Amino acid sequence: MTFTFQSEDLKRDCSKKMSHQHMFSLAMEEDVKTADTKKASRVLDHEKENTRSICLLEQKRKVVSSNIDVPPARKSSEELDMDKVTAAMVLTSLSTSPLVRSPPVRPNESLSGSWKEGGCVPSSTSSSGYWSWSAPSDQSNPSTPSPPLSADSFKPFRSPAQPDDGIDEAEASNLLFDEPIPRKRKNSMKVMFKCLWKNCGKVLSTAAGIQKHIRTIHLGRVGDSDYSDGEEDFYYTEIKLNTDSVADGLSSLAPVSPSQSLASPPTFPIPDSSRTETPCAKTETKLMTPLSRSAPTTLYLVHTDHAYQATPPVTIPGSAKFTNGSSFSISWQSPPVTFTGIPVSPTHHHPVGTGEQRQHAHTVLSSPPRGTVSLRKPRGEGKKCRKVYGMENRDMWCTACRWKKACQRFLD
DNA sequence: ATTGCCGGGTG
DNA sequence: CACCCGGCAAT
Repeated sequence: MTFTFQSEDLKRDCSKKMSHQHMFSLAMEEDVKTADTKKASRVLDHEKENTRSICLLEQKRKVVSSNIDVPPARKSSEELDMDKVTAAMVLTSLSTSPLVRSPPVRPNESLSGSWKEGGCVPSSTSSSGYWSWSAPSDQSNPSTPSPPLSADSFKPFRSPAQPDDGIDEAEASNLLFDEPIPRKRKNSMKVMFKCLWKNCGKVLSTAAGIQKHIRTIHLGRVGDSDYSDGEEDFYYTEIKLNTDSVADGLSSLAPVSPSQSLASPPTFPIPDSSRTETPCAKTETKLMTPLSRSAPTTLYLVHTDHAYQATPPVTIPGSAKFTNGSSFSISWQSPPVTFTGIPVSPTHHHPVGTGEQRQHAHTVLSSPPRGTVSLRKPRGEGKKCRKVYGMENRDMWCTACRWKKACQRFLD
């Protein structure tokens, strides 16, 4: 389960990491021409600098961790949340924004990641995450690195089910979102509230309205409408309508938001089985699909979580989006969170079921084109470590990839 | 131009 | 062996 190359990496890490550190401090939001820079730096001194860089590294690390001392309260409260109100969380998070919460948040890494990130470069984030987990001394939890989900990490902050006002909640999430990010979202979203009761599907424009609706119609509370025990919250969801109609379908092309798109390094085995978190969530999704693609996926994140154990740590700044065989493709339009630091290719856009070769395997098999064509392998069409993690995260590649051999992690 | 990786080099 | 990289083919 652990990553074999981790230890082996250590030595090289030093040099790499330092180059990263330098780069980030210098060229935070520059277009990171890492390939060059890196090479350069590597070729350069490599050895001389090593010791120095280590110091630097340590230093930096200290600085960071001291700056960002994690309120321990957060973690515990969030654990609580998990226990008590998982369902509520799912619902609410679904109903608020395209964000998703990240379940067991790691103590400080994630924080530091999301913190310094504040709408900044993805790569910086990931790198920071990286050195904190890979450091030999750091024992905290090696196997679960922090996904530098920016706003996500904040999410758990919110109390899951607030009885008082649905609007507040939405606002809150928005605030959270905007706060670290100077830029406002450009497009105007119209927020509606949709009743999730079985055959209802009523849509109202105010939370109060929908609550009232649920209370009176479905819950059968007749009396004064101001009596609310918060139960209604579970029966409606907030949906966002893009008023400027653009690119809803094209959402997949949207500039990959650094914060969330990096959700997870792909894992092959678990396609989407894990995405049915709770029956509630499921039905909800179903209901929502025709109406909106907002609030994309809790499921996704959930899936992510498990995925982490299986694959290398620390998410990638790049876009991680897979279409698994079962024709389930996730794409989300991220609110314009500043910008994408690196020229991540908007890889997605496959409509659906681009599946893996596995799907088509039989056809291929049935017709062996001709004898002995390729001495070379056809070339795997799946993403390989390099593509997935990018040059700047080379240390996360599988060994083969690093050696420039056939990738063995994302075998196609 | 970029990416996957073979073939061959080094220690 | 593990590790790295030139260079080619596929994209």
